[in-house]
Amino acid sequence: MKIREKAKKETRQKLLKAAKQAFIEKGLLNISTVDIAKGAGVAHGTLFFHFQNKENLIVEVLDQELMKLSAELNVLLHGSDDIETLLNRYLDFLAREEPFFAVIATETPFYPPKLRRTILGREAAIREYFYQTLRKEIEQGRCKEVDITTVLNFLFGTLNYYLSMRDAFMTGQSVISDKRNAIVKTFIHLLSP
Amino acid sequence: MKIREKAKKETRQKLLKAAKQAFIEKGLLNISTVDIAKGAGVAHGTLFFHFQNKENLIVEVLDQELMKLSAELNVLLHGSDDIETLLNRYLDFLAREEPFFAVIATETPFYPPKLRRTILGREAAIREYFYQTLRKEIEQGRCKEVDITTVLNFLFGTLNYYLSMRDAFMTGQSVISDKRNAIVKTFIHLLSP
Amino acid sequence: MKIREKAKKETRQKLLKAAKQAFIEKGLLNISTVDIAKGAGVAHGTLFFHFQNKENLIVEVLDQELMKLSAELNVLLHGSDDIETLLNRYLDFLAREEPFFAVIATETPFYPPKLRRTILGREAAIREYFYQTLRKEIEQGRCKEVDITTVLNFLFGTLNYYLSMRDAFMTGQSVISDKRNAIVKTFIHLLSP
Amino acid sequence: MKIREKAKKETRQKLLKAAKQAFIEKGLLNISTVDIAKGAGVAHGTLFFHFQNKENLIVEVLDQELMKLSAELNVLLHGSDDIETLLNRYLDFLAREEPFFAVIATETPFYPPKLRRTILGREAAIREYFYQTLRKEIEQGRCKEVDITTVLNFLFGTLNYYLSMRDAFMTGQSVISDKRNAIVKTFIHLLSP
DNA sequence: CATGAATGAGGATTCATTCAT
DNA sequence: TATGAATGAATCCTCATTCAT
Repeated sequence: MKIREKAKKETRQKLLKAAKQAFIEKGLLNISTVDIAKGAGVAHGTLFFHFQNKENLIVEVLDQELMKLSAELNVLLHGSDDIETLLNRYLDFLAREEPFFAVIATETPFYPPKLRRTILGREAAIREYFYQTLRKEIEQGRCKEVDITTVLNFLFGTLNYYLSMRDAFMTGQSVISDKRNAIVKTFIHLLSP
Repeated sequence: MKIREKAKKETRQKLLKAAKQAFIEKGLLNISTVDIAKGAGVAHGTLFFHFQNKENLIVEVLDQELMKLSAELNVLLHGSDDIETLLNRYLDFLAREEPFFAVIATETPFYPPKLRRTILGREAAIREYFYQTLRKEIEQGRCKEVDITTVLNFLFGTLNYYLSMRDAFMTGQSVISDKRNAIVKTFIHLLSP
Repeated sequence: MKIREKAKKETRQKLLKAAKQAFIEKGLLNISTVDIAKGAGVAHGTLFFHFQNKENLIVEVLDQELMKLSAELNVLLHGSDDIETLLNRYLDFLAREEPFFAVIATETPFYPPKLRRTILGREAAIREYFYQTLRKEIEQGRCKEVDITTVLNFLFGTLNYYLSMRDAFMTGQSVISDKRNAIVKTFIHLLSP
Repeated sequence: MKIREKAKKETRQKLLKAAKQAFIEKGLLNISTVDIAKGAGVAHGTLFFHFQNKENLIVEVLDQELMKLSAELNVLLHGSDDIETLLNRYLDFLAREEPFFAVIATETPFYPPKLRRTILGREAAIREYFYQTLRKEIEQGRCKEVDITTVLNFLFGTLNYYLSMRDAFMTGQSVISDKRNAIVKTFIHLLSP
């Protein structure tokens, strides 16, 4: 019993892993189910045995990945009291997972609604950290009195922009690493009273 | 001879026009060459006679359109001495051509490199206006001393973000119109010393 | 040992029962083996352990069902001395089991030869009643002197026709009930000297 | 121009012919579009260029064939004043086109509604001949006073039955030929006053 | 005996591109 | 110069059947 269950889970994981790999390399919009199956070393039909259809697989890959990353982020961001620390940590994180988030930033508008909601939901959770931190800084007078929501649109919009224009901007391995200092410095500077 | 050449050009234009229409309606990524040809009232093969392949057609459509809009913008932005006026005029323009720019914002990352360069080039020209204006304002002390390039990445990134998330954000006809006040106010506020 | 044998038989019965249910609902041609196994609460593979292939299952389901119904019919038809009574009873029976016989009427031509023979064999047994009854009526001069076999082809062909065109003909719950009077009256009338 | 158009029509015809051949051999329910294309000697995609989807091809094949046969039948049946002549001619016709009608008789219940309506419509036209002829015979007292509609259900149901049980009944090349005398004789006999 | 994960051939459909006319 | 019929690789998905556990 155990063996069977384990084998099944492994196959599932192989598929998810192959899908994630393909996701990073080509984006989910340009992957075929055949390629994923091939990448996982299983028969084409096996993919559909485990996931019913392509969309379900996509959703699961992203769901799993986003959940994992959210958890990491929660730990990471928790206890960052000033906005600068928070932003620095977030950018570290993004840089580390950049290939993944670059695809997300680029493709989200094309995803099926269900998936888009998931992604936006995760983003919202992260925004919340920034929102609270910014609010506190404003209260404490360490920051201009700004429309926080709009400022966060600026921030996340900008990061999205960098990520999706990755190829154009990038000189090293990671845009976010490259631009990190400029981003943080400018953002903080703009907010300073 | 002349007649033939003229006819050729006309066919070309019909195709470009149909492609632009398709571009606005569904994005170029989601339309088939048959449909474009049909929209132009021309045989399917004719499209490939004029443009060799789908990519070339895309490039040309955007090239033409961007050139036209750049020219308009030049007139519009010229003589906007303060950043607020400049931004307001630019947003007006974007709002007016929003369907077009929304597709650009969404699809650009998927376009072939040649085309992406074109698009970035046009954007660079517009940035130049903002750059100069911002520089002057800084010199005159009406604005914080910021890293202008990065600030403009913030601005253009944000606009891109709003445009590509159009469906999610939009309540009325145009995101840019809806968010316009918030954008301008916050941007100016952040820059103010 | 006994226990195992008994358990085996039970599984078999569960499968047959599920297959019969599926048969009535959608016809055996349009149902998958997975669904049947699921309906039986049994693993997919188990089906193939008991029946080798889909065809064998079909055969057995119908075989069993037809046997059961034949027995009922024998009781029912026995002692119907005149053709009208006989026909009425038979139509009653058909109406009661219409969902089942409608599928049979429709799908029989697609079944494998072995199964078709079974079905025809059962029908032959029923025909025998009609044959004998009709023969007696002819002898007694209550009926035209007809070629009994052909007349019965007419009768059974017609019933088949009504059953297979069920959806088109049906106004109420059962075609046979709806058309019953017309069928009996016309049939008797045609036979009357 | 002419050449192109002609070639197109030829391809279309090749496809229709291949489809009809396949239809007779295996029934439309068991054909794949690949097989039809292969049978027509064209690329698989070509089939969809000409017919959009499988159902459309099916409909067209049957439509064309039924139309042709209806026309023939009209000529044939026209001027058959007595029911015996009419029935004989109809059976001749059925015998000649038996492989085709055998498939129809068998598969009709499984066809998509649009197609089923077409088929029933054609049958209705033929019934009309029988109806009128029978009515006249009844008026002239050469025939029992029967419920014509039901009698025709008997007749067409029976023929359907013979056709769909073809393999079981057939001794020679054609069931209808084999059973023809019995059918006509019995039918006429039953109707005679 | 029973399981159920895995298989892989097969099915319908799409679409950029080619090429004879 | 324009046409549009033809191509065929590619795509997602289904399902009876097998076999290691």
